[in-house]
Amino acid sequence: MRMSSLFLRTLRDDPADAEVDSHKLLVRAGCIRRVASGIYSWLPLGNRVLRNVAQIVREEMDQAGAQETSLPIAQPLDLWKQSGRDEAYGSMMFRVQDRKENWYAMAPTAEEVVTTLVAGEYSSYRDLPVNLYQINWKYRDELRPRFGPLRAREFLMKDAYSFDANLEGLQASYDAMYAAYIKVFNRCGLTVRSVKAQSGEIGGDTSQEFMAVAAIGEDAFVWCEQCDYAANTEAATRRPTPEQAIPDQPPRESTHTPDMPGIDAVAEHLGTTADLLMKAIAFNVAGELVLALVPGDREVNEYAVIGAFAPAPVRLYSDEDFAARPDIPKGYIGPDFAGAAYVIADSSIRASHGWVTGANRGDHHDRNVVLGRDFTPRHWAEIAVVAPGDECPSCGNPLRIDRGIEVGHVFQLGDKYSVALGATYTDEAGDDHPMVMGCYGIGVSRILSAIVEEHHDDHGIAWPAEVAPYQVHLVMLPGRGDGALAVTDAATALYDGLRDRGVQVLFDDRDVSPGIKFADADLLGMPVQITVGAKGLGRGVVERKIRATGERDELAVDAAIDTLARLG
RNA sequence: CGGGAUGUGGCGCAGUUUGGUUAGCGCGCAGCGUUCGGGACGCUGAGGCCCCGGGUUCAAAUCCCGGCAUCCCGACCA
Repeated sequence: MRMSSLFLRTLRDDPADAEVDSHKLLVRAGCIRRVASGIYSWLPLGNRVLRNVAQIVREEMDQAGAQETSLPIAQPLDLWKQSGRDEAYGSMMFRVQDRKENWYAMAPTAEEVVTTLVAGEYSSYRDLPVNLYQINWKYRDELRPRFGPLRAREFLMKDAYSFDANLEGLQASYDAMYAAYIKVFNRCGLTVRSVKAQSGEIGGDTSQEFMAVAAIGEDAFVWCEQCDYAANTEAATRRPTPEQAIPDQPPRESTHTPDMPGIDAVAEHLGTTADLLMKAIAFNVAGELVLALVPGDREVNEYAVIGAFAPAPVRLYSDEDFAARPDIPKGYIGPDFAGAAYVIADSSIRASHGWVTGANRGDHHDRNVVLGRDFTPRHWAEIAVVAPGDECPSCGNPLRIDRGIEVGHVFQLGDKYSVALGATYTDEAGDDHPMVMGCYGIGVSRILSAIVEEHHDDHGIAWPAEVAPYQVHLVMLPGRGDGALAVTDAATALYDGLRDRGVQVLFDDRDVSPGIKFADADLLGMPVQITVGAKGLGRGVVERKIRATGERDELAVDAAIDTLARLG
């Protein structure tokens, strides 16, 4: 492509509405332009990257045995009512009406459509397994779109859906997708950790997220440097604190702590620290009051509590719940509160010999509240949110917490949709069963943001070769001297020659100053920059710069095409 | 939805507090000339519903009321 005719305007200044580097650079490099909040036009350069990433995804999906389809974006809302997700998605879904005033959802995802499709075509165990995918635009009316394509309301996503006869089949489909995902992210040049996500209804290791490591990532995850343990913060756990013998302690003692329901205020008032205080958090479990005990410097992991009581419904005590139970001294509940139906404690409650806790009456806390003597939890579990330095549950080494961009998610769905939408098959014995499903997503447009976050510097983007819009950025510097014509000829010959050899070349043939050309080449970020100028040409060479590393060397003009084509 | 901020040529901004010539600067764009290996320079020029609607006033980018849009923090969500 000749830059003189490329639809491109690079920007010198950061756009006012961009906060993070990837968003700023994608706009400055002319890859995207905002049309509305969270909705973007993809310009030629950005679109080429999008296409390259999509192609990588397509190749790996095909390789893994999935079959590409294209499912509608406009989906009858009735389908969503059948699955019950109309309400679940709520205002997250864009809804449109046709001329007959029928409602349609603009696909936030496609479980309903694909399940209905498979249900209509397949009905025998002989048909299974099957795995269908598409790469298509998705619509989610996010409360807060952010960071350009990172959290957009319109975004390109690969979604795959597997249908199996049983759980063993599902596991095989899932494993194949998982392996394909690793390849996809490697080819995109991303540093990705697969982290265990909150378990679904099936239980077990049924959901993994793929996090591209990035400081600006919206999700925190826990991981171990020594082994391969990794989990998102909701699913993360840690090695339990062991039981220990507690020597005799001074008697329990009550102190006046008026208007101090908060941990920090109490700690300061009593001249102690938050980790020596105990929180007793009230949960409503199937209508009963349940106390969850954690040290004052830790948060309760609500998902862990839910997991501990599954399948009973669990929620944090609400204002209404407290209003219905005036006997509960909100903010001053102790671990031995008589009104609690059940007490569950995090194992870190074993760490201190004597706790400061609520006194079970307003405006008072007790000191020297001792495990075994003053209170005895019915149940122990790891219900506290993991903190950096906690021990890894599999190897015991310190855990770390980092942030990441969720670029993929694989999930074992089970029969939720196949039951709701009638996707059943007949087995050898003639009995009907719901198909067992998995779903697998990759955020294709989001990957672009993740790639730029990982591959950029102060001057611009440095695209990994496999996703770059062009492989070679050919900078022509004819100057005005006697050699100008020779430079133009040599550069054009190089451009034509490389294209003949199948190399994708961006040819800067513009009549602008050298400074602009170099700055744009660094901003746009093609992996290899070739400069053809009178200076080098006089010695029979062109110059090569590797964008990512800044390495420079020279290539003989005669050999340049061969050398570059081989790398391509 | 709660809190904060912003809205002025294509882009980045000043001007608004204290209403008052013809609304200004940088980049970009067009023309001419000089320059030509790391965002060159001079001259000339085009381009503005000052977010929208209403109000106050002799007079509104500027003050008041109402809306809309965009961004940030939070809540929410995969």
